[in-house]
Amino acid sequence: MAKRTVTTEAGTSTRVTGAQVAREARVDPAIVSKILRNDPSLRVSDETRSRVMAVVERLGYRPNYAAQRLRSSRIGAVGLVIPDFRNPAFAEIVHGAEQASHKHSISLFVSSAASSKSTIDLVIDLVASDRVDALLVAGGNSQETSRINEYLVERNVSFLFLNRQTAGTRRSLFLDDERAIELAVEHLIGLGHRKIAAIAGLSTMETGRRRRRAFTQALRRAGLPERRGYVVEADYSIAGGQSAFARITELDDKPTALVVSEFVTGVGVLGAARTAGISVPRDLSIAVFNNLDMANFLTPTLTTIGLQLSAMGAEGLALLVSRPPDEEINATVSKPAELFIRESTAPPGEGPAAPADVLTLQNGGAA
Amino acid sequence: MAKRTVTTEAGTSTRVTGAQVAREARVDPAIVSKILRNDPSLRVSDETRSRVMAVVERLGYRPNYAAQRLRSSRIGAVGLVIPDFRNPAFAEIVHGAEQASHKHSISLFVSSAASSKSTIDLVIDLVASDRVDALLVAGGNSQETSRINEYLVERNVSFLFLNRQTAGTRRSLFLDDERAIELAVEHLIGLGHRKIAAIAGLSTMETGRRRRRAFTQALRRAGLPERRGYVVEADYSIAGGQSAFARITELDDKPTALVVSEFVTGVGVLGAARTAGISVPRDLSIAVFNNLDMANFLTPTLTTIGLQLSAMGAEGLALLVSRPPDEEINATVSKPAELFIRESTAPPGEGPAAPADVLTLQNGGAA
DNA sequence: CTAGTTTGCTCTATCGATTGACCAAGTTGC
DNA sequence: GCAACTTGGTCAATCGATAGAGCAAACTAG
Repeated sequence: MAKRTVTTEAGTSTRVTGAQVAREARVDPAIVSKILRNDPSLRVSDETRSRVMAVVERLGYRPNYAAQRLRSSRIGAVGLVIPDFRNPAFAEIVHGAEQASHKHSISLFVSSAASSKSTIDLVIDLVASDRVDALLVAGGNSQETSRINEYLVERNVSFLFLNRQTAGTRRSLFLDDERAIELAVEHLIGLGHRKIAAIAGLSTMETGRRRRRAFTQALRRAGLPERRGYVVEADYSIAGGQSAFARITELDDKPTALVVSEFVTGVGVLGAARTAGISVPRDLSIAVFNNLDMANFLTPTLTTIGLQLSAMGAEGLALLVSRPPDEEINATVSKPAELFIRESTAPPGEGPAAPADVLTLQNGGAA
Repeated sequence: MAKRTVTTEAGTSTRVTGAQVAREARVDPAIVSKILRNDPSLRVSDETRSRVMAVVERLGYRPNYAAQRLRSSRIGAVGLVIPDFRNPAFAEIVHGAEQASHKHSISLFVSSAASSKSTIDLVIDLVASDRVDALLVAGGNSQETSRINEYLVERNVSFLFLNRQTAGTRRSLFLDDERAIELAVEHLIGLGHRKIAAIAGLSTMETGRRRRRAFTQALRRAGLPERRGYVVEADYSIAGGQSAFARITELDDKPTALVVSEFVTGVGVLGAARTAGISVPRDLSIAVFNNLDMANFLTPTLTTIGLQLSAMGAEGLALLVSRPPDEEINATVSKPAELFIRESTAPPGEGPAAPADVLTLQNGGAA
């Protein structure tokens, strides 16, 4: 009957332990442990090995995770700290990190801040209780990043910041934001735009500042002037996009194109434009960061710059487990950013390249 | 300098342990443990208590999580198994469960299947290694649900299925799918629709069958006939929605309204309708499950039936920790389903109620 | 034939917190 | 004044796996 539990002599059904396996296989518990971990220091006959494995199999034994962690100090659990599961960009990162964690046989502990706790508290919770022995940090503003860095360095915990850094941090994996901005700007310039503005993320976020800097540089390289008020800060949220858009419309000399450095912010911008009666892309072209599925289903469909979020999660995890904790890491995700041209960008004053769809939709409102 | 680590006599900086706290506070380690856990069996003077707390504070001591789990058996970790982080509906569930876990001081371990592992394997991984002592299961088809149920019952692990059940399961928390379907159908009937079809989720999923059943009943209650081919199965994915839509268009007697029982499926349907040149809501009204933010930003904006996904996560976790493991649970999320009427539903043949927005958008494609 | 090596295991201490049994000193009841 | 409690703790065993030292038997070299 019971397949995964052992019925002891007394008849009580209990949890399968390494000692039980050892007893049934007539070996020492240490052997079981070493076989399962492929301990190189172990010399054991093939016959014993297979006898043990057979028992392990039969009883469905898996080492108790807590005991394993308590005793050994090898990396077996990695924490991933994010602001919110509901932001699709972070969902991508989590997804990538999780797939990689399966591959490395590591357990991944994802923790989100989302109102009830600050990013710092999450880090302290995970580290101080030894729940994880390494950490991927994908949330927090500059100030928090800085404090987290200090905390982790002092504790001598291995960690990696995902697309963030501050003075003093020496371990980050970046998305190629510079290239992404450049792709967007070049695309817009190629369409004939000269008045290009950017919505850049909060300046309290290092990514925000980095993207802003990259934007300014891309303009300069293209020989375009920097215009006053053409870089607006926004929260990485729909509401942030909406209010950023409002500030753009207050400008005297309005831009004809907009680079928005986060997806949901872009969704907010699009919604606000629609409400304001501003036609996209005729009156305003919009290119948005992060090539999420949803981009194909908005109206107009969104031109996106695909950053490798999932790859960042996966590569981040791989770096974390492969590099020594004190080594400096300053890497960029290996897969390059890509531009996905859709309807939301067009030459100034023109409609989208594929008007058929939109015409169809007009029927809904016209008659 | 070092605030959270202790500099021992030898000068080596090391991890803070309960024994160290005890030594500095001049008490037995047991006292420290009992104070921190508010052990009711402990009698201790206020003076000692505060002396210990002061040291705990000063050293930043937190009990080692692995040691704690190894020794004690009280519920301290709950697993949550989902199919994919990137599906926004599951992101909501995870969010709710996580917020609740903070509140209950429990650690939540979220694990997703997403191609690399089956739901069953995730469950076994978590349980057999004693990583968690209770489990919320929000993924898996009927067959998997059944096997998971068997596995967990046999192991005597506390668990709760989220919006799923099969013959033999005795612990589930449900969304009010029946009421949700009813709301949608009543709304559509109220608009004048008589030919209403449903896209219902795979019949291998219990939720799929349940929603299908509820749909049939709602029609019957309204005195509408069941029509052949009016219930179509679809994957909970964009692609699923697209192919389900294709099957709907093949019908001789086409419906004028559609209830889609999952959000991203609905997005797929909307996209397919657009590509097929079918106007929503003029030619086809669409009401979609799950009231996600994004519904406001699609064109047309989507009429949704808001299920309480986040609440399901939160209430599920609360049930799991408050109910004894062998008690039967058959509950429905306390907050009721709500209808959010937007542009994608209208009387048959009519455009949306608020055409202004759509007109604005026409400019983009017209000239 | 013996010292030295290899093979294949066994034994023991340990990770850090928790639990229940136990105990000394002080207090109360009568 | 002494038994019975109460107060405020201490002590030792334990959870399950692991690392490394140790060790008997078999084998090899000279």
